[in-house]
Amino acid sequence: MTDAAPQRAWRVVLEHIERDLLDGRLAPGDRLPSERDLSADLGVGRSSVREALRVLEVMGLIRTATGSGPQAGAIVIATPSGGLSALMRLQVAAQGFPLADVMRTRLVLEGAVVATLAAEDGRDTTDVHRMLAAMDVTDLTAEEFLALDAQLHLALAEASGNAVIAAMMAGLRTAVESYVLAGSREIADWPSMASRLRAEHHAIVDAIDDGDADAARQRVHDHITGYYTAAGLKPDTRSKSLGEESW
Amino acid sequence: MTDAAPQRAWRVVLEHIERDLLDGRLAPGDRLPSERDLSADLGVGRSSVREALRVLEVMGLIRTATGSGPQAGAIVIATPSGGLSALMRLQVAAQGFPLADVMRTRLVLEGAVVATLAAEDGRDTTDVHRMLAAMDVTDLTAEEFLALDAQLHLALAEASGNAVIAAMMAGLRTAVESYVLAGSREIADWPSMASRLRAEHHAIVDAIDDGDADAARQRVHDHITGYYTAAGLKPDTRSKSLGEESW
DNA sequence: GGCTACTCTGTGGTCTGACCACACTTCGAC
DNA sequence: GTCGAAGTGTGGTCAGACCACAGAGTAGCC
Repeated sequence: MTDAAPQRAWRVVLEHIERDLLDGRLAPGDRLPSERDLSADLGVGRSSVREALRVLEVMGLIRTATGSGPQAGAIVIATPSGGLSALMRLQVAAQGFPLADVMRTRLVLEGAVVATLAAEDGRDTTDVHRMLAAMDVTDLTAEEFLALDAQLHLALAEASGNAVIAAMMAGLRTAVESYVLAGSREIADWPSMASRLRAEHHAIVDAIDDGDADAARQRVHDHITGYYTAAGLKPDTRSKSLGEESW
Repeated sequence: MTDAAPQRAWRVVLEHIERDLLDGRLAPGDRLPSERDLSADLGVGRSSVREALRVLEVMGLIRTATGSGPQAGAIVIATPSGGLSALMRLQVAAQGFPLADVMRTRLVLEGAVVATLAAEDGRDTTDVHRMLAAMDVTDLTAEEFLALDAQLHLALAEASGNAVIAAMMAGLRTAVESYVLAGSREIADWPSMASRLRAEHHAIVDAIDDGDADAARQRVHDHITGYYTAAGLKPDTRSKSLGEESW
């Protein structure tokens, strides 16, 4: 029943922590025992403990900080977007995820998001409208505009109230970030593209506010495919730049 | 431009490997340099290299093996499902992902999958039909049945040809595996439930084969919500069992 | 008495060196 | 030529040693 775990000392640590989470001994905001204590308690080396904690950190489950006091040490945070983003970006880089599949998945998820928002009343869309207003500023560079665009789409996902979809959307977006940016440089007349995207955003949000789920879904679909087509993004597109940070 | 990365020696390793992947210096099937070589080349300790490799391993990007020869060492594999499963399961355990959101996401993705399959001809659904036949065996335990059920739904996702969605489906499924299993024990008349699920599966696949996307989407939606309702799965449901393996 | 500055303690972050088990490679004995 | 033993390089793990950091405690000064 204990499920033989002969090798992989770090897995012992990982499974121990997972069990603590499932049994409620650990919850968001709690501090994990110190690395040295875990090492002693589980009978493994401290380096093995660190390998497990590193995995949890990258996956967005814990945050580590040096020093002393209540904010130091490893603290459970359960912030999925960062880990999901890292995983997606790496899988795209390693060709485990074709770029085209990432885009298609984005279409599916985003369509569901706006349809949900349109169909259900009472969703808080203040962030969405705030981003929308921020993008109405005219003299934005492509980078600035796309950064706001990412925030807008993420705000939509978060407004839908589904943490899983919101995290996935963030991850998908991060995974293709460098490609989207590279694609923007292929667009000759950026100002007109920006104004077109602006208009489409407003149309999407209007459909949501009107409660027209089908229109919202259709418009977001056209919006995304339209940009990808204009940016010349093909599945085999490559880029050298990195998303950086976020890790 | 090099993006100051003063601290976090393991991030240096991670970013170095990501860059190698993006630039094509590393591709699936390739072997990474040995830990000792990486350590020396990047000027970090071997333990830091190991932390980075551990992350990549859990995320399904590399596979490590001891010994010598072409199969030993760290090899790029880019198998996303394992890492995504681990991440989802941990996030659910840490309450980063409400169970209800996982289920809703599954509805969205699976609906898109069957709709795609129905709309497009030429998809290879032999695996789907094989699983369907395997489940027609009558005297299956709930565990056996649900294991096949998971494979069937995964086969559907894979048949749709979208690696991202397939991996997400696998991850979502793994995340709620223990809860689904626990829910099955709440069902008094399992045999009748099994036969109902069987019939629904056949109906879904029939709709796909008939090219009726709307019917397929509706049926898969009812199928999933039906089971969840019958199993009494609520967002706050808790369980102590683990999915084990699969890491 | 109250405030400042110093020391102390515990934390994660990192590196080094040392083993072990393993799988292949090589080379010698037969 | 064949077979087996020693050699080599790999990941897996542990132990110990520092460092930087942040807070707690304490001594000293005003």
